Amino acid sequence: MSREFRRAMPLLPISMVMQLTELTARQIRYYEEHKLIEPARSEGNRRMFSLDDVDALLEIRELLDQGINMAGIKKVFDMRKTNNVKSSNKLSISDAELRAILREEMQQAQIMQKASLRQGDLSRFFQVKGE
DNA sequence: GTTCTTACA
DNA sequence: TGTAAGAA
Repeated sequence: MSREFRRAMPLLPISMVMQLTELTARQIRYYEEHKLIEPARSEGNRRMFSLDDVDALLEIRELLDQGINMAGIKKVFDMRKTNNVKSSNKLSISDAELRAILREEMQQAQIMQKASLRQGDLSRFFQVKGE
């Protein structure tokens, strides 16, 4: 059961979840309001997300990309709770898939950070107009 | 500097 | 949904 334990462990700040899911902070908070996710809170009331939360968020984004609205997404999630795990196996992504996605997106996040750093360095060679 | 809440466009 | 303001 340690696998599920780690999955439910609140570890990530919203900035990480934003990069992992490509959702805005606004959207993430909005989905929380609608009970699609329930991230834990820490220290100064900051949201701490678990891998389960990221998993759910990724599925939400998937449904969103398919043009499904909040009502539809809620239905799908409620079905997932009501409908037990037995009847629909392909509905939720597997551990392996989740890890694969996470590994891929975390690498991209790292690349983006490095890119940002490089851009920061390069910016010394440019003159930005206005400011 | 990051994140939170609330409120308005 | 995006963005702004003010607090933590």
